[in-house]
Amino acid sequence: MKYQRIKGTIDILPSETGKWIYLEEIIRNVMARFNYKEIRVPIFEPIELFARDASESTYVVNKEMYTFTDMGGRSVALRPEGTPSVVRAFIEESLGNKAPLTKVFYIGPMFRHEKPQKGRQRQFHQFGAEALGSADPRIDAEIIAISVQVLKDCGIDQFEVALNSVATPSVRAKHREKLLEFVRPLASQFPEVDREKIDRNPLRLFDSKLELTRQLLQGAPLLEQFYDDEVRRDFDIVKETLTRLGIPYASDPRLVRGLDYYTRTAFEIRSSLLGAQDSLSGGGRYDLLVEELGGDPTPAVGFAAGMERTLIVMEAVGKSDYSEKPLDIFIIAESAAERTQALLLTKQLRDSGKTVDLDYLGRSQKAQMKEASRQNARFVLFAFADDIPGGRFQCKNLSTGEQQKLPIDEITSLIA
RNA sequence: GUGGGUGUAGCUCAGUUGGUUAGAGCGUCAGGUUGUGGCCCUGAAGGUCGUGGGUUCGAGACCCAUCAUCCACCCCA
Repeated sequence: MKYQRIKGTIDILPSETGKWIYLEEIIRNVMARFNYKEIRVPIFEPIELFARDASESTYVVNKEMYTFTDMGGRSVALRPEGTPSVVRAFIEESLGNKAPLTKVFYIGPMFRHEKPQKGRQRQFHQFGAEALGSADPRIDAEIIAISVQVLKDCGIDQFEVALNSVATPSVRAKHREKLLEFVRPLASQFPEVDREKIDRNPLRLFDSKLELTRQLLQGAPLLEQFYDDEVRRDFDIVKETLTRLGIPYASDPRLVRGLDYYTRTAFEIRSSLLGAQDSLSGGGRYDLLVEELGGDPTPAVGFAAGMERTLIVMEAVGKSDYSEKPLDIFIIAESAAERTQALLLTKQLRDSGKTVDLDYLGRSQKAQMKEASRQNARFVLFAFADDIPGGRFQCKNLSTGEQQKLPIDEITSLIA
């Protein structure tokens, strides 16, 4: 084979686009109900938008981004996530001055150079929502509610909402200090794979899958022990609002975020129906990002969800009852005169809004009938030469087998 | 970056301890006479056995390398 897909990409074939469209319709419907408007931003941006400083996380970001230099010598990256682009647009287009609160959503492809595995590709698709301009913890709950609602509307209820507050940078700094004091003396006891995390990002230790690491962390200082009153109050309001909204959640002190601009609410929705990559969506508050990207300080909260993973779970729970519009009519014709007539009938029916197809392969009548069946056509219309002068054609209902001879306009209304 | 599994027809897979012309089901195509699908029957097309080396009288089977893919680790904005 001469050409093949780049590793980590997939072809979404015609036989599969139906479920994608179904999912997208659900997403748009939910977003409309919550009054979020769609925003469409570029899929490539200046590299600095995604990798701004020399922090450890930025190193990871850099390593896994698809980048290139364009003909103007600019360093460009295929977006690894949606939020920075939305915030960039928010600032660049002064959306904050046009309305006090901006509620937007997006759907589209993202790119990360990672090793593929279940639920992880190099080009993948996310949908997400961002609310910029409100510091009210109740809107954090709304963001979570949206993510949950999409899953519910997809027929998915096998998921868990994990919730945490990552507080503020100053709170995290205090905690980090105490955590290191606790962990450093134990450093040599940690499993090799976790040992390096101690200096790089000690919070990630809590994430470890290794039992030994978990045991060593017994009694380690937790972030919540350092919450100030405001952080605690906001977190309580989020939890209380979720409860009022009937959204079950589980507090998860181990839920962490790598970047500094994240504040307060952090959440993740996971499903056991996925593999090792079990996160369906994640999000939270990022009150410091707008300012970091050069805008006026603006509180903001949002989430992003993986569409491939959502589809994996939908299929696992057997929710694949999305129905594509069936073919209304397949027109059958053999001789040249019949095929010419069929073309005219096709045009008339299509003009009246019907979904119509016919044979272009010179196949036999039998083959055309089979094709009509395969296409799940509702009706078959015979363009028999004998019927052309009379303008009335045999029309057969393929599910009942009933057949009658009708003029074209009656066929149109019959099928309506 | 690390580890394991898998690469045989368009798809899902069989292929005995290495032994002649590589199989099945599904799908595709053509028929089953007199202008009508689904089911059924008959037939056909379709494979450099991922690729390149090696061992052997002989390799789809064994060895090495390489590529692809899946899953996990790492990472996860």
